[in-house]
Amino acid sequence: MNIQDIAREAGVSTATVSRVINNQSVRPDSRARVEAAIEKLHFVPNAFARSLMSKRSKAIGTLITSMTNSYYMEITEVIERRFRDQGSMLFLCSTDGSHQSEQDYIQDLASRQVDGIIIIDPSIENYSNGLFRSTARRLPLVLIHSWAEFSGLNAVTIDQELGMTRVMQRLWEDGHRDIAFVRGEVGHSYDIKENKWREFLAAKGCPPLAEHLVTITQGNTEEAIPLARDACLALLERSTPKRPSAIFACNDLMALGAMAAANSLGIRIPEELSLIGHDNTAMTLTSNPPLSSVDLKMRSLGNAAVDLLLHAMNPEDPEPRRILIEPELVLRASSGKAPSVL
Amino acid sequence: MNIQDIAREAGVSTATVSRVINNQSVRPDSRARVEAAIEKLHFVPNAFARSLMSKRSKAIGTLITSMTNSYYMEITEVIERRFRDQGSMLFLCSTDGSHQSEQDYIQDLASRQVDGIIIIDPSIENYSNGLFRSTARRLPLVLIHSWAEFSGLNAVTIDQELGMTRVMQRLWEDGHRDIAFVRGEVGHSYDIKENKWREFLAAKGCPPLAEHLVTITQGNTEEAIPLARDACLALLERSTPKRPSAIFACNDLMALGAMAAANSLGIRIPEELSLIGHDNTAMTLTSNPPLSSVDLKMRSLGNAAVDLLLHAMNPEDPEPRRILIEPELVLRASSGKAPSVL
DNA sequence: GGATTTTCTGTAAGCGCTTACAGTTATTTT
DNA sequence: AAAATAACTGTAAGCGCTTACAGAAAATCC
Repeated sequence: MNIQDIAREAGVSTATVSRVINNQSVRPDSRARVEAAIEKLHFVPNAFARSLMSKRSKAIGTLITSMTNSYYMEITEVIERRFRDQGSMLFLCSTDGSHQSEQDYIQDLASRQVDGIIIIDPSIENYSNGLFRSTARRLPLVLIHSWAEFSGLNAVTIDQELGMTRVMQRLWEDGHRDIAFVRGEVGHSYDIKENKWREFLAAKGCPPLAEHLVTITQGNTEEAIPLARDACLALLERSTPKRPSAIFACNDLMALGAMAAANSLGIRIPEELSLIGHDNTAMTLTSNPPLSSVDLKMRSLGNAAVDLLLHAMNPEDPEPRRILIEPELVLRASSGKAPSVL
Repeated sequence: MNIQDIAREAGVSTATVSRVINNQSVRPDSRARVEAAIEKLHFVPNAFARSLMSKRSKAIGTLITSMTNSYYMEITEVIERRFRDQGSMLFLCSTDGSHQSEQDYIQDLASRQVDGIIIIDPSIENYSNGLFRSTARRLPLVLIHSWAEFSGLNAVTIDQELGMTRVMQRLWEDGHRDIAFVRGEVGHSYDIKENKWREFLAAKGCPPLAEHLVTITQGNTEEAIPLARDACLALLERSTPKRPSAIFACNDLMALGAMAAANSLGIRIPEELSLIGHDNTAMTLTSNPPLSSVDLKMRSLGNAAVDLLLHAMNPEDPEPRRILIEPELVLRASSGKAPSVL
């Protein structure tokens, strides 16, 4: 069924039907007849044919590395809601952090003529090899990321270094010297944090012990909790060469894993061990004790990304912009002074 | 840029270019010239024009009520992955549980000619008013739901009554008589569970106290944790008429909220209070103590839904099928015998 | 009432691709 | 080498819609 069937049924031309569909000026009685025909035949206009002409698909794409990380989904939800209000729909693509599938998705989205793409946690490979830049030349693109060096693209940058610095400063001031670091295996944001961790301690003259670096295979999904728990059990059990007085984990999931490990070993938090997580998810409120964590301001981040994309969708070829988001350390009962200081 | 530009560049006709794109038989040297031209001009075929002819969009739609419920996203992730392997993309639509926006999304997806729709937790309104049925007549539709009465549509049904019965049986056998029930405000699956809770206790001759029904405004998002905590603080603090010896919460988020409340009041779990959640998320493993919970088998659920949709996408007009998923009660340290029995 | 302006409407040419069909070229066959 | 067969290629007609253009109808003006 198509516009012609409606035209025949209503006794008008296809052009008139099209005008009714697009709310253009049409004589009231023809409009009524057309609407009746549409109603009667349950006609739904074919979006492809429309987009073929209009060049606008009213669809945007969002790439994320995992759908089960609620922290990414918070951003995604903001994006979806804002675009729905504009009548646009969201293609959601989960890359698992593979830059190959990131590339495939971008290509596919381009062929589907999306009006824009937002990439959450993009791969550094595709930044270096110029894929993002060449994509941005053909369609509006916004990156949500946390790289230091960066140029020429629309981006919402989370200043993760700053967040990490705030964590380390706090721990240091509280007398902690042996600070363990828990991370997932792959991910640039893990690298950033790990570097800052090393740098900070090295600058203070106590470079971290190799044993205090804990890497688990899957940091992004809920699987991270048990994985981190087991890894931290190992870390805390062998107190050689020295048990850390604080653990920082790159997200709350892993931090909760660490907390579970400490709990099951009877290590008191925060008296014997301080714990700080990252992302400030709702779990931080309900763990026992509540977890200190770095808040990345996901909502404002999503909104900033949408603003940027809408801006980039303006025809007059706007300059790429960069918005910086400053994380904040939220202190709760899981962290405090080091035992040596008490 | 289009297929004609490529044809001109390669010195062939548009038909030949099309054949190259679609991997049909073409003389090797023409194929090479076309591929070179595509490469050189960075040509990406327009998916709209293709779909206009082929009638297949290689896109499917998934409606969910919230993106920040990791339990829905687990299903969604399975769906996305399976369809990606088929070269299809996912439109993800968040309805907030409003049947109006559910309706709007379905209409929009239909106009975008999606190859199929999966609805997670569909609204009962649109079931009753026949929207789902009339939609299913036009395109493949699968519902993931938990309704008892049901007919004529492809569906993966979670037998929530069964899960709830298992919870109640267990608690009853352990000597619990005063069992509180924590739910979110709107949602059919909440209603099902609440009914079963009432029925079960009434059948045993101890109908539940009105005070033991706790309803919080937002049960699906992470906000549920603090909300449930505050509500349960109120519940547990006033021990009039009688403090419950067990709390069941409709999902793990709310159960964790309840646990936080008990912890902060110094009520020991499970000695003084048994706690059972729902969904068996990874959080159950790391709460202190680990949380008993009902496992809904999300992965198998997602896979079943995809199987059904693929089945429905077969042209030979297949009969609608229904797959029943049986939840399982996973017991952990948060629940045990009632104090009166000890 | 006729001329002028305004508002509608229909015709037909695309949008970028696929594909039936017929025509061309290459490969076998005898 | 000519005939028969197979493999490829080009032409052109759509897919379902939008829209420029011109013609028709209605409204306004003098």
